[in-house]
Amino acid sequence: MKKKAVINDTPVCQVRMQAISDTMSILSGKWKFHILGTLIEGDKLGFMDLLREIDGIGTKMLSKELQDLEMNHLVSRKVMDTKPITVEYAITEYGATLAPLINELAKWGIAYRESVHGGE
Amino acid sequence: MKKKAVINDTPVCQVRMQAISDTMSILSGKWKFHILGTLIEGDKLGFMDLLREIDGIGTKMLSKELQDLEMNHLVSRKVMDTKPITVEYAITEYGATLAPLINELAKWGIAYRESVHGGE
DNA sequence: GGAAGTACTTTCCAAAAGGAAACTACCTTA
DNA sequence: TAAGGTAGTTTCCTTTTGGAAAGTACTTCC
Repeated sequence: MKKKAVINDTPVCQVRMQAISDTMSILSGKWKFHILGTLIEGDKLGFMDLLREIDGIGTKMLSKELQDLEMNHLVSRKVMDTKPITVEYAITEYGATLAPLINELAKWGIAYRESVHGGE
Repeated sequence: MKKKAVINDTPVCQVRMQAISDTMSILSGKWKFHILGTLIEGDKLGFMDLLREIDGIGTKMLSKELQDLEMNHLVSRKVMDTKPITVEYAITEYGATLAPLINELAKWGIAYRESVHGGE
């Protein structure tokens, strides 16, 4: 009889793999985690604030990624009627549920750095 | 005086953002999480096993991503001298430290599905 | 009236990512 | 000796991603 590994055939694993795909497709791209991370730290930031905070991002990407995040209800956008019109971006209650994930991401990255420079 | 949000200027945040970049660059691409997730569930899988388990992946991508993961010590590769040569891929001890992150990813994705179909 | 600040959008382009199919290579079974 | 299974590699092509720069629009300050 032929041995066949079929762990992925169980409904549990199918769901799990699908869930990972879902999450990654919502959080895809180079900047989403940075934007979310920044908005989780400091709440209510303007477009130019975010542009300054997030090192290396340009206006096109920031604008596009914010729209994506807003569409998925992770970030809120509120136009204020101030003298020069300003916009307040903030993390939503739902977006805040990503905090544990982002923390794991950061935690692992920090441990990785330490393991690379381990001997020093 | 001009109000400037400078939350990202603190060393803590710099490190945090850098850590997120590090993690995401190591785990970049469409397939890394799927491969790691599969290897965390079932240990010791052959190339063809993985090809069957991971729905949609092709040989080129699987081969390339496995090399990346091996280079970063997240996955081990052992050539067995069986009749038709086989290769055993397994998660390393270090790779297993990604389990909490992958669990968060899966957990959030499952919750997301539920929130979308919330009313039903 | 011109500079500067707000918040974007648009265009144009280069690089990276990824898929399909074919090919290599070696071994076993029928 | 042909088929089928192991484990890949290579080529060619399309799609996706993302960056730089310029443009839009409106307002306030000097």
